[in-house]
Amino acid sequence: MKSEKISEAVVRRLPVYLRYLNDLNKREVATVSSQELGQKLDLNPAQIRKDLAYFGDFGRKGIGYDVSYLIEKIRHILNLDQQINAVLVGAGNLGHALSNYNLYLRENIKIVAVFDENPKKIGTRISTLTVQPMDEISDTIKSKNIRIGIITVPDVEAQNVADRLIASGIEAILNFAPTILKAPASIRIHAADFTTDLLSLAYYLDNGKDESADDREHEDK
Amino acid sequence: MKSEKISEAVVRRLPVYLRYLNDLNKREVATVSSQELGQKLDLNPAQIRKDLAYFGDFGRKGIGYDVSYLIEKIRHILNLDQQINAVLVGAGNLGHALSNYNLYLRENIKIVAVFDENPKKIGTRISTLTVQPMDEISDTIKSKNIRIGIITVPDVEAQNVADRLIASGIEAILNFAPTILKAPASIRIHAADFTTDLLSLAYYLDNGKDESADDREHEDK
DNA sequence: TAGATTGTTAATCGATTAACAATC
DNA sequence: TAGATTGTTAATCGATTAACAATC
Repeated sequence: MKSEKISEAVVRRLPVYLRYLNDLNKREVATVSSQELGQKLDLNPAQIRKDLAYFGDFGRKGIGYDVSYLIEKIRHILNLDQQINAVLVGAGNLGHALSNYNLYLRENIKIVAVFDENPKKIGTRISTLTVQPMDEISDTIKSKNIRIGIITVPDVEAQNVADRLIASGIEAILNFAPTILKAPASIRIHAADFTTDLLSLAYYLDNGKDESADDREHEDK
Repeated sequence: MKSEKISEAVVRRLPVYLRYLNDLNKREVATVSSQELGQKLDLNPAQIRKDLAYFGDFGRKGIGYDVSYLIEKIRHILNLDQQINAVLVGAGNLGHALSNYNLYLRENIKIVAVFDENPKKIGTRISTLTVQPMDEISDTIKSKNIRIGIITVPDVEAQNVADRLIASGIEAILNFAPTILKAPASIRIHAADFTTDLLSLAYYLDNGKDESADDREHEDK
């Protein structure tokens, strides 16, 4: 274990490890090697070992990693050994989809409030929650100890919503709107806009040309 | 313009440029510099110039980039100067959200079919489309010239769906399920799973410690 | 002409991968 | 002991940024 700065790339892989480890755990697999992890997750085993070694000596030479011990450790690193409360702003289709995902999420992040500025939506239900008006946002964030904000409002409102979340003391934001949010450096913002993903995917479409020459080698399944 | 290999990082920024350029265009701004783009998009101006220079000499020294010309060029690079058809598999909440997003998307990617394996969902409507049974997937992909697959089915079914999409000749996949899909190297796959984003966000939450010492400098709005 | 800004080369920075001693 | 696999250092690879000549 060293105390270098941990890069974002490393942090983003931790949930991926966690997910597969949970899988193994369910199947009652006791230990796993970086080699096997690498194969399943399409990652270099050395990278996995290095990633984990930033946080501690979790493995055993000649053996590998104990699955449930590693789960415990990664959950701790990600702050998931406590319940983390989140708020959803924007009760549109995407908001609905996300709050229902709540149920699937075995990890400790929980959406505990939903807001929308549309008077027609206020008071309606989204899974187990009631949509609240925007002017209650600050009080609710404080009283319910909400630390993460999820923004699913339209484009133009996203910055405004972010400002209000930040003013109310939120620490991190997951932003589904296709906007680059401006915020203090102390606020962590992740862009989750899938239109960017989708458009960049189009770049890789094979455009006419010589189809026959383009059969590349296949990875094994 | 050179013909080096274009990295994925570069390609992923193109839609971001495009989005802001469309904005400028709507506001009838005629030219923009890499400096201004950089400021708005939180990117280094040199990086933006370099990204664009991979594809051609789009700017004018001393002037900057012509907004509508650059839009045209980026749309061409991303294959968006033609309609690209996509299929959605999984008519759950997230599927609903995505197909409605269709309407918002000004760009040329269009969801033209929706599939689900649940008999109760087959025949129901999702925006303007009727949910079709899975066994029609191959025929529809071929007859409607569908090139991108969007997977919004549960975790365990994702690989199976991907295999069917690939067997039917799809070229690229946007995968919302939290699974690492295995596929031939010729198929482009982008992971769009937001649980990964959300969990990695939790890492950055400030855990107790000394709150008062943690007020860092603010970027300007 | 003077000021602005590109396209591009070179320098820097950071992330990934290979290799291997340590050790279970 | 022999085989397996970690943690870590060193080598490699790739991406970002700085700097600046070219030129509008």
